Amino acid sequence: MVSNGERNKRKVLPPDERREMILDAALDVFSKGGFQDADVDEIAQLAQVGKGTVYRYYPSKRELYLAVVERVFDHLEARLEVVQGQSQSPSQVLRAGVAEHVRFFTENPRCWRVLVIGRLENRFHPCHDTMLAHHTLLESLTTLIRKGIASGDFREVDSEFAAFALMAMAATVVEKHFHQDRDTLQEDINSALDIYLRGIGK
Amino acid sequence: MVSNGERNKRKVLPPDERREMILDAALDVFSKGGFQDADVDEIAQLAQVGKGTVYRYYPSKRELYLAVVERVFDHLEARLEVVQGQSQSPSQVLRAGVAEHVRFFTENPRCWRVLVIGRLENRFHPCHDTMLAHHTLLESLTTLIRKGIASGDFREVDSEFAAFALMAMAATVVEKHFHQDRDTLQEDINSALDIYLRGIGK
Amino acid sequence: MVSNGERNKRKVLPPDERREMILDAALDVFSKGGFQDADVDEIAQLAQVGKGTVYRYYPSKRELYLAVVERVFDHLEARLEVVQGQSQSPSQVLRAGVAEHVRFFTENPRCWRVLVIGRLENRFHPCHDTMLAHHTLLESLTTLIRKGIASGDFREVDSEFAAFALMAMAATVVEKHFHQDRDTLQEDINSALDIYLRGIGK
Amino acid sequence: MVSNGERNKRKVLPPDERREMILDAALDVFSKGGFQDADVDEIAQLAQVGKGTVYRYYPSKRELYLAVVERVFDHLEARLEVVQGQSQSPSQVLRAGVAEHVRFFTENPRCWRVLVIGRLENRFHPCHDTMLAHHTLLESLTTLIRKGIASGDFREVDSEFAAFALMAMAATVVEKHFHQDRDTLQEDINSALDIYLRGIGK
DNA sequence: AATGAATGAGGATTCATTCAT
DNA sequence: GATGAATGAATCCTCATTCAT
Repeated sequence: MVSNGERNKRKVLPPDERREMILDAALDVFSKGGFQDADVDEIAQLAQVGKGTVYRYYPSKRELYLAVVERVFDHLEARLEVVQGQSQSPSQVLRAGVAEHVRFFTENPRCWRVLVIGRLENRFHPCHDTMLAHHTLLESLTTLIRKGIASGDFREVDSEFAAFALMAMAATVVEKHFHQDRDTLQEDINSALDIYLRGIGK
Repeated sequence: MVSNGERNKRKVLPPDERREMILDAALDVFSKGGFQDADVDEIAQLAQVGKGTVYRYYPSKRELYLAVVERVFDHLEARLEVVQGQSQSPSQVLRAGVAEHVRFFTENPRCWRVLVIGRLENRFHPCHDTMLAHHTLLESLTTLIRKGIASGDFREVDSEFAAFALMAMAATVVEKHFHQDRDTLQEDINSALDIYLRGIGK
Repeated sequence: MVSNGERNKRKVLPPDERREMILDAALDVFSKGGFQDADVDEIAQLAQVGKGTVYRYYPSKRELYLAVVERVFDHLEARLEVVQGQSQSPSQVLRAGVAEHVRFFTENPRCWRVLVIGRLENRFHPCHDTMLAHHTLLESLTTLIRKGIASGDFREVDSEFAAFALMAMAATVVEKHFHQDRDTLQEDINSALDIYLRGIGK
Repeated sequence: MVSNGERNKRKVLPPDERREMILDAALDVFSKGGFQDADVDEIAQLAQVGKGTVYRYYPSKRELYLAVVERVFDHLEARLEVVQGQSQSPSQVLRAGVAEHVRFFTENPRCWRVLVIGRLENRFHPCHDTMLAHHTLLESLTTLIRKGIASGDFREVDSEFAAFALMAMAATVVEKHFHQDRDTLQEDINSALDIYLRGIGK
């Protein structure tokens, strides 16, 4: 006989599941109005957890916030790793990576908002994990573009800047997707990549 | 010899100058952490003005905020109007416009931050003046690109998307400028435009 | 040629008239929500006078308030003096006095409110002029009733208490007048006096 | 031996007791100077409770205020119900009721003040519970007087007005009690009822 | 371990009073 | 004398954090 009745006040959940619920609720709330606007009470309620419990899992609102951001990066990286596995031409890798990147964020708007707001709210110190994750992403892009230049696929652009620019193109597609009614996602991904690859191509 | 000692409690300034000081202080404070984070007290102190004075000029923190954003757009538009005056090829206009846009924001980092944070904090209603200004900017870009297509300067890209993408490229340059130590502004502007124009060019 | 144009910003008024306007405006505002609720700004505007001017005539909001109350008592006393002049039987004097009292306050609701609120807000110290005025009123009533007892018109009631009770009856009529729609003032005055005079009569 | 030292920061009280302490403190503070004058901080301190706690129990200063007023009426009604139970002549019921009414308020000066100030501050909307309670009181008085007229105990007075007048007499006694040094309460109650009953009697 | 009531520092806003013009 | 802009103390309310159960 399982104690799993609907009426149980105190659900018995494994800590990991509980932690997950908290993180998820936090993502929801932080993504609405950023760090300041978020109310720990609201997070606790959404997570169906006492407020004190939130503080048992994370020592402060700030730590919880950083954990949320970190998890978003983890998810993103997991999605991007799949792409990197396949060995293809630099252009193809770029195409696949951007498409995946854009799809991840358009499918998970809360993840997008939480990252973008976070960056602008200056919430994380530049040396924080979350910022490092961002840097890592940029660096692998830079490397990829360098490879493309070396292989003769791309012309001699400033690889570091080109990496930045690619992120910006991707971001554009995502933002555009959120700010309009029609669904032009696939076309926009193509438009973005066409402009960009033509722009850095030979 | 006027009794203009530094220690005067009650300064005597023309209202416009005072309003300017408040707006300036507000830009400073809002640009640090967005709307929520900003402390009216801090704004008042920075403006060397009593807290009540802030409220004499603006009925609420929110109104003050919107006034700040509006002023930023006004300044930006003033800078861009100069460019629009000159009749040139679409490419040249784009080049000049982007360069001016980027320079304005890199020279006025607080203006940049206040706009970007504001958009993400969802602080302004889409039908608000500030949002309209943004739309106007996008629309004139779209128009310009359409002209370029018509004149055969650009290929048949999705003009609306291309406008978005250009804003993103410009944003990239600005953000990159703020996030690094070396000054590569001019190179980056060129890189961005090279990639972009080549990308949409024939 | 008189400088009495409608367009004159700075009206040239004799100080007494100005003082009168301020007192009148103050009566208006204080009678709405008592002392605390009143806004000096509102008084100044109503009096068509700068805020600083209010402070030239009265050193503080509190003093202004007391002046208002004092003036109300002065008006009331002026009205009651007329009655006292006529020599008649104690009953007749009481009748006439109560009627006049009630009429004064029903005709001047703001005067009523300002006094009643004031008393309850504990705004004046018991030894203040305004309180003394109240006492004086009570005392002359007490004396009058004593005379009535001496002359055999009234029975041997506690004259001091009877004075209190008469004030209460009068107050009742006034309050009832303000709290209902129909105009039953004259009937109520009669009802009150009938009950009261029968109550203290032989 | 429990660690129940006086200096404990976080007291452990049953919520009802705490709510009671807050209401009591609020009665204290509101009765001093009415709604506007009252300082939530002061209420919290008096209740030996954090400011936030006050807001946990009552969502705003205003709600707290209304709760206080409501409780006063509840207490009063409880006291008056005892009287109504006994079946007696209208005069006797009136006597007993007034005496109880007066005693309740003279024993609880804060209750008196809070009601009276409240009414004058126009704090409650006429359709609010608190006002309804007042009306109910008046109506039962009116009914009682009508009965007395029907039974031939009283003469044909305006029953509605007579109810008003009785309230006023009672109020007089209470006010007089608070404004003098000697304790003449019982005599005054008698005086009031003598005058009144004789006034409306046959 | 989980809870949520209690806390109080913090922040937006008001308004009596002052003072330079 | 008259003015009203400037001031900042005062006050309501919020919410991150703690802690007794």
